[in-house]
Amino acid sequence: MTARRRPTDAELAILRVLWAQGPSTVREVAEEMGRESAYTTVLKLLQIMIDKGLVRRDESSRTHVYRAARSERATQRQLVRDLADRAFGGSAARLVMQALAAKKASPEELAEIRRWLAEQDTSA
Amino acid sequence: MTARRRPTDAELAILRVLWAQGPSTVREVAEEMGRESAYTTVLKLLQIMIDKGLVRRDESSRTHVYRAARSERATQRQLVRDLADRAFGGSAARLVMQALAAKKASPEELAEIRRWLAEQDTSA
DNA sequence: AGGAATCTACGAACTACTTCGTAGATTGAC
DNA sequence: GTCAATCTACGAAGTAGTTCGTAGATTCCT
Repeated sequence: MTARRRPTDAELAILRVLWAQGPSTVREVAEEMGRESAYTTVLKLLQIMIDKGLVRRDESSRTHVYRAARSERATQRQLVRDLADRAFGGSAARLVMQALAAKKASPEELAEIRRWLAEQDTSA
Repeated sequence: MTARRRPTDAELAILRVLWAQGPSTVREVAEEMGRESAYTTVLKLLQIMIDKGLVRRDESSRTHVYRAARSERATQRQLVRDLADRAFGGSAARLVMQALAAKKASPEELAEIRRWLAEQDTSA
C-alpha cells in the first residue's frame, strides 16, 4: 500500500529543514523557512507527510516533534534514480555527465569524484 | 512571461518520444506510447505543450507534425540543475556521487566519465 | 454523392498540490 | 479563575496536471 511517490516541492523544502536541523516542531520548521509559508501551511503539509510516511512525529508533549522518516541520502538516491528513469533512459552515467556539464564543480569536488571512481576500480 | 517550469511527467514522456523519433504526428506519438494513453489525451497534452512552448508544430497539412522545442540535452541539463537546487544544495558534484551510487554504471560508462574528468583537468 | 475514417478543438471531470483561515483544546501568566 | 498565547485539526478554495468524451471539419473510399 505504500506506493512510493517522490516528495513534492513543498514537501522537499520541509524535509531539507528537518535534515539540517534534526527533529523539529512545526514552529521551528516554519521559522526556518522564512515568512514564505504561513504557520498553518507548514502544519498542514507535515500532517499530509505523516499520512504519506515521509515524516514521523513524537506526540508525547502537546507540541509535536517531527523528524524525517528517511535519510537525506536515501531520499536523494531515490530522486536521482527517478530522474534517471524519467529523462535518461535509466542510465545514471548519462545523468552524471549532464550533471557535470550543468554546473561547474569545484576542483575539490572533482577530486572527490575521482577518488570515488578509483575506489570503484579496486572493488570491481 | 516565459517563466521556465520543468516539464511534468506526462510531458516528459511525450518529449522522450519526440526526441527518439523526431517530428511526429499525434498518432505516431500515441502509438509509440502504447495503449496507456488515449489518442485525445496525447493530443490535448501536445496542445498544452504548444502553449507552454515545449513543442512546436507544422500545421501546413491537416495532420499537424510536432517537434520538441528544446533539445534533449538542454532539457536534461535543466532537469539536473533543478534537482541539484531542490535536493543537493545546488551542488552538482554531490548529485553526481549519489547518481553513481544509485545505479551501477557499466565499465564503459565509468571509462567515459573518467575521460570526461581528464579533459576537465587539461582545460583547467 | 454518401458514409466511414481521421483530424483538431475543447469542455468537463477528476486527482494532486498548495495555501490559509477558523475552530476548539490546552497551557501559562496574572 | 480569566485572558492571552499557542497548539492541533480540518475545511475550503485555488491552481495545476491528467484523462477522455463529444463535436465539428476534412479527407478518403466506393
